[in-house]
Amino acid sequence: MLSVLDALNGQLLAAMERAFPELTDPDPQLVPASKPEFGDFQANGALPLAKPLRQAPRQIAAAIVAQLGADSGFAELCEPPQIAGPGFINLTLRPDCLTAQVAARLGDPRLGVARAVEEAGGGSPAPVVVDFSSPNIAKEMHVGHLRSTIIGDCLARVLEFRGHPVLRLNHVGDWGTQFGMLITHLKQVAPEALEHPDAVDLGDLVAFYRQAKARFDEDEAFQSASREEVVKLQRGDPDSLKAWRLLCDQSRREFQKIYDRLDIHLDERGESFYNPYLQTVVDDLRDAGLLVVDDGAGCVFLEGMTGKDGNPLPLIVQKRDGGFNYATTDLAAIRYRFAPAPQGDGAGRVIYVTDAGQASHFAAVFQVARRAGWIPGSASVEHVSFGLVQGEDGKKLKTRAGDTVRLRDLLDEAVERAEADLRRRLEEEGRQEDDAFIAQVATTVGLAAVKYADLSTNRSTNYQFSFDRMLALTGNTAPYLLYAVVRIAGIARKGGDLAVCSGSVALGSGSASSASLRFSEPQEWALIRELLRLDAVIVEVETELLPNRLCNYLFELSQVFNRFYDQVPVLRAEEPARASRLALCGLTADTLKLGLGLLGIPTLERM
RNA sequence: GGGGUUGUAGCUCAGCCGGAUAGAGCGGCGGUUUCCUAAACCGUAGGUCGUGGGUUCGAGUCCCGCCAGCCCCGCCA
Repeated sequence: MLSVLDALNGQLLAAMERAFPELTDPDPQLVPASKPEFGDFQANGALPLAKPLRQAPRQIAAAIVAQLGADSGFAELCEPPQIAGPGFINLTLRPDCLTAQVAARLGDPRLGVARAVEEAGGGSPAPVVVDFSSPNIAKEMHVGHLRSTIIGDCLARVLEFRGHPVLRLNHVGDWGTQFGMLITHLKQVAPEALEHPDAVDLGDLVAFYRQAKARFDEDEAFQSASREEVVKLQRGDPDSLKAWRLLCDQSRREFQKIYDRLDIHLDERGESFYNPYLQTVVDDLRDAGLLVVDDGAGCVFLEGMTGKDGNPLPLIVQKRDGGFNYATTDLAAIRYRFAPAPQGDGAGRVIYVTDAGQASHFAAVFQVARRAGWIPGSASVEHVSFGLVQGEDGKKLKTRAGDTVRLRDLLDEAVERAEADLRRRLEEEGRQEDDAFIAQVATTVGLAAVKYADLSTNRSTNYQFSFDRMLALTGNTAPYLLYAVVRIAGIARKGGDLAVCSGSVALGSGSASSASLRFSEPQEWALIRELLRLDAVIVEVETELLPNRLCNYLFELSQVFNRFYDQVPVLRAEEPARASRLALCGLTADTLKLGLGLLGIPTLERM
């Protein structure tokens, strides 16, 4: 309904200018109404004018409303405005306006959501880079990667739906000191792992990594051997490279299993990709006069970030031993992503989905990149940070043994619990279903629950992980939303003709069906108003990068639909109410499917 | 010590550019089923928005101080 909002905003602005020509920059402050009884929208713009105009705010509101009355375009959209409280102008859309909006969405596969490119007026849009997931080679994916993977995928889906070319980049940890450690250790204890594929599995690799790390922390000789090994690798020594490739392949296969389960697509472009650019990054920083050698290390001192003694903090880009670190890699990456093709991605927006603990690191990297001139003025770079996944004790999530939780185990448990729940319910209801059905429902519900639980809280705060809560059939959970879709599918089955209420049907050019739609019940209007919010919500997620706004919307839509379902008969209604209500059901199902799809959650016909 | 972040109902969380009487779910209590899946719906109780100031027509929201939790702070990512 953004187009209606735009139109109203323009009309209000014009009315304010006519009522008070002396105002230089009036703002209607048109926003969605804070409560349903206030109508659809409220304009708060009269209130702040009280002082400059030296008039009572209600009087100002009345003058604006009087001017609106002279606008025939406004009268087509809205009922006569109401002035309320200290001077709010409340607007309620006319029923025929709402009906026309519904009709326009019935034949539209995008459900009224415009493409950002069309809004911008064409031209080939710059890609958006979404950097997410980013597990480390030779380590298991654990619960810490869950949020980045799920949030990043959702944001990528929303941006893609809005028509942006999106680069989903998996910045895997496939480079750096840890490989020096691991290769040095394996050469001594398991050289076959560096020669033959499949000589060790990921579990072994993880154990070897732990041993290597322990030796690195204690044994100085091992430490320097590891450092030498890193240098060899970074120089491109063939034996080192071969060993490294084997290790990466081994890990990559395991990661892919997780991504396949979650239906998440990523282009791998690990840290190693930027190896050829590291030296030039440092050289260019030196040429730009930003590099300072301090205590043997190449540093850029940061503006506005000070340490213990009040001195500026450094960002170290070259270690004393001449090696590069993750800051160097991140700088090379940011430069490459913004650099015009073919030497770079030519991105207009780069989004990093990592935990909040890295906030100061990214602030530093962004600052240095900006000062080096690597971020175009028209482009934006954002750190989409998120909080910790905590256990129900409020501490960082761990297994009973105190280890970090492996992602595959976590997903397995969610599916197992969903299956146990389903079997219990089938038994209670005396329903007979085959194993294929049970497996499909349990998998969908279990994985949806994990994703939805993560996406539905505001990402900036820590969130408490609880299988019981996320799998609950009531409340703001995936099963509740999935059930709403199932209820509609049930109506379609009983009604026999899914086509009647499906948006995919040839209803002609939407406007043709507008005349046949008849709505009368308050629950119908409530559902319509909710359905029409979709485009605004998606644009908000695109801008704010907050998936929980979309979750919240889908939950509210489901609630409104369940009220409608409970109180308004559909199949038993007389025409034309029956067809109109079927159309609302179809639009609700399409909206839920689209929204859940953007969250990376598939829907079910029965559950 | 410096920086960041969080603090809202018993529990888990929303709260958009500062807008009307601070919202939801769970849990509690009380109801609703000849009817499209009751995995639902309706009603009800529950709040000093950590705390003290400030800014203004108006503050959960912005600014300052304090308290508490978590995270980061030179060669790991």
